Amino acid sequence: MPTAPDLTPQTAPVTVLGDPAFKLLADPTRAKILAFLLDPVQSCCSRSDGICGCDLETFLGVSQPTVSHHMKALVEAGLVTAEKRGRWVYYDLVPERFRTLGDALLDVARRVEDARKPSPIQLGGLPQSA
Amino acid sequence: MPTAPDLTPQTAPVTVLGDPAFKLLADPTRAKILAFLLDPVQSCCSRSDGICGCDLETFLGVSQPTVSHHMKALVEAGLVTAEKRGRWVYYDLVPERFRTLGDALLDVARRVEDARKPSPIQLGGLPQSA
DNA sequence: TCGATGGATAGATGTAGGTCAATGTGTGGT
DNA sequence: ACCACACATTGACCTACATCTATCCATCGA
Repeated sequence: MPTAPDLTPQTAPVTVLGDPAFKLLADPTRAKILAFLLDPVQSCCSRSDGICGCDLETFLGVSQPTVSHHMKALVEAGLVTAEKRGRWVYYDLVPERFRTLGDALLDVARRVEDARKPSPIQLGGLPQSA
Repeated sequence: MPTAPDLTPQTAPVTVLGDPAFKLLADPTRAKILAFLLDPVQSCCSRSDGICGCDLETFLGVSQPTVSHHMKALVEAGLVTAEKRGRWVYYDLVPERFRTLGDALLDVARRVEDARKPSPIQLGGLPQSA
């Protein structure tokens, strides 16, 4: 096993690669949660002023601690906000967070494509293969 | 524990939520791999015609089986291509895949924002809360 | 104040996954 | 034919995590 040399100081958007939030997006239960927050099934909504935890329990068909566990993770990752009003905790998506993550992925795509069609006027370094 | 009712038939872009590829983006080692493929450190590149597995081993400082393990996962997820030439396997990013995932996240962001500033002329359903 | 309801926490359990050493497979040079 | 190198596979080990039951905490209504 070799020893790692210096890390590459990547520019900002690539820094988001490795963000723990991505892991949350891969779980099927949490994916359902996010989809539900985005477009709630009315038959699962017990209240008119937002989506609360018990709605998710109904919708997902999982135990209440499981819902609580996932929501805590989503809130800590900044993907969702939680607001306690009375006995209920209301959840909402954080669009800015999704935008940040999405922009980073698009930036990766753009950079790869740009590197593959270098401008006719060679300015910078070697175009991937010398 | 309640029983789950019908699933919400989400439109296409939201379907990507839960994609296993997201999980891969969260791992720090794989994040380094992707960053390296995007912008290789020259001192870690043994060959001039692409990035091979041994370059990654050098760059990451992890064992060869670990590199192989991660690359297999990335290829199976469609994030990276692998092409064997001679003794070496050359890896490349798949920008279309990153674009698809990124677009989906931006779509989530857009939908949330659209739902929060409903047009003055109410056309569709109730704007989140009735 | 008491009970009911929504939610959080703790602990247990099973599975998934990241890493390694050891070994197998294929390719190319001598 | 042989050896060296690049990579894949196997199996072991340990950690992370998704889920559950049981229990505790907080809020509200009677």
